[in-house]
Amino acid sequence: MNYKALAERLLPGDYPELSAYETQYPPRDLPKGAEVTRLAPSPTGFIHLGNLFVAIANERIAHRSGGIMYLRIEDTDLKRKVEGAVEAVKNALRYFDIKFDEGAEIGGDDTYGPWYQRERAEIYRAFVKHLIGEGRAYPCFCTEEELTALREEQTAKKEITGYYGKYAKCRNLSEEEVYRNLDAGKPFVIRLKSMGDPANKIKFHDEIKGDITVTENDQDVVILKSDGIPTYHFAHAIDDHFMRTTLVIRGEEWLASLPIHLELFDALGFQRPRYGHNCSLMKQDGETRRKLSKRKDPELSLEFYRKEGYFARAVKVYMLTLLNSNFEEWYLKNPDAPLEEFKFSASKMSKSGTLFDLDKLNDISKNELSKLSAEEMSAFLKGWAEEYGSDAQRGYFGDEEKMLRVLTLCMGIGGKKRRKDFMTASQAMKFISIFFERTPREDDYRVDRETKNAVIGGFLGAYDPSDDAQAWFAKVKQVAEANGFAAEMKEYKANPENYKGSVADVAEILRIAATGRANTPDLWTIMQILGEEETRARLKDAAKA
RNA sequence: GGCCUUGUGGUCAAGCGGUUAAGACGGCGCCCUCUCACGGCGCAAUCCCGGGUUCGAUUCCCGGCAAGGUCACCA
Repeated sequence: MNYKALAERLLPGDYPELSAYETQYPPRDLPKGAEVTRLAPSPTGFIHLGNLFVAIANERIAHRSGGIMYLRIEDTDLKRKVEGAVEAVKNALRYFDIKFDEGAEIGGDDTYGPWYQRERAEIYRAFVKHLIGEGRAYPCFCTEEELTALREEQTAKKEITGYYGKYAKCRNLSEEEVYRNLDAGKPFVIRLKSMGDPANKIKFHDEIKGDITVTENDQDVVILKSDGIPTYHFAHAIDDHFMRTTLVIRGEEWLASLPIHLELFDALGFQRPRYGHNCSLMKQDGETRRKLSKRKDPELSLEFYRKEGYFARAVKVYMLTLLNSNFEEWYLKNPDAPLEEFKFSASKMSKSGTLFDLDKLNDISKNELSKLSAEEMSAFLKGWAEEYGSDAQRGYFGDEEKMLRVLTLCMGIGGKKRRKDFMTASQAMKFISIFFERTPREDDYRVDRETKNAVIGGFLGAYDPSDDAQAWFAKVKQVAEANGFAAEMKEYKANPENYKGSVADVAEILRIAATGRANTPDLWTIMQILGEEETRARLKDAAKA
């Protein structure tokens, strides 16, 4: 078989010398130890929490080491392409503060582009042609039907499925047969002629999983599809070589195809990058757990978190605690240090699948939000309301001074301890709604109507908005006493049978009357913010009902 | 089914031949307190199973079992 002639027939025309590509994409001039990592999504337009998970790891590793992280778009499968997807990816990552140095529409150094695989067709073909010329790749004319039939046959015989060994029919086609097929205009793909043997085990060092054993590849995988575009495997080898990637952090679903990649790098004569296979984010699904799936778990799209109004930094902190087991401890000790100072490392990444824990995220969210100033919180809430809130909620921001007073109270700013009532923007907006709207009563009075009205009436009679907190509470105590409630908690606890209840119960009545809720931050401050007119109006309404 | 990976409380996990087996989230209880939130204190709960090796295994070895991933002209 004349391989050179075959290569020319299959991919006619002049291609640059392969060495020209080495010159065009020279090794990067980076300090020792600097890692070049990448995020290489396919443009499906759907950004998943899993994408963010792996993106943060790549970003941290690159930048911790003084290296580069770039964005490459894997658009070799046009069936999956969605308009505006790249923009969506970039927006989502920007929201979570993931910064790229170069890549698709990033605007950095363009030496190693193009960053869209479809625009790199020539390089791929040049190398495919080279492989064919060397007899390491060959055309395959099998149809989809034939391949399906083959798979069924193998399954029935309980043999390993795929195109390999004796089943690799087109691998052994004679020269005449090949040209006859070509002359007949049959469509073809190019397959790698694998030299591997699954009986051989390869020791491999994974940056995350440690030393692992993989089985040598013997599948004659497709490297160039019939449309002349490479498959992922081939594009990965070419791109990560010429973009000079040093470390590939990717999901562990890729581990199974690692042998293919190893053989490809060898066949191409490329030094391979190091790999780290990251565990997947799992979800409890009934009795078992499974990998988060974009199809089945729409609530785990990044959009879900933005709609709920999760604070971006909280999500990032949570991802970091899952990613590096020692992060949480470090963060506890350095609550105010920039996240960039944490010494992130691939080897600290978890080996096993992680169950996504919303409780934990919520806890982190409360903590992160409690660190904000009233101004920062206001800006965060406003940003959320503008995109996802109701007209009424947007209206809350009309009186900025009032908003800041509300937030100062609800966050406990100025007090000894910060409150942690806020978890997400949507929940916080509901929490503060009582200051801006007469919301429906959420909790019921626990006393009869007569007692309730007597308490409210008593308070209204004594109420003076110029009272300070102490004077105000003294009056609440008076109202309590006048209505048969204990003014002092200690007295009440000592002899509960002597009273209808305690001052706590009286405060609760007033609280529900003023806000509709049994539990709120400090009532005196709430009344101050509401103002005398509104406070009186609400209490009078409550007494009528 | 083949191959690969993983297996410490409900969850995330530290551990790396001898420990009362850290810590965080969640749960429960108590304290603080006009409610809530915060904070403080405390409680319950874990080494997948079976064989070895060893004076001694959560830790090392072997074998099971279980879970997850993957077996495309998708990435």
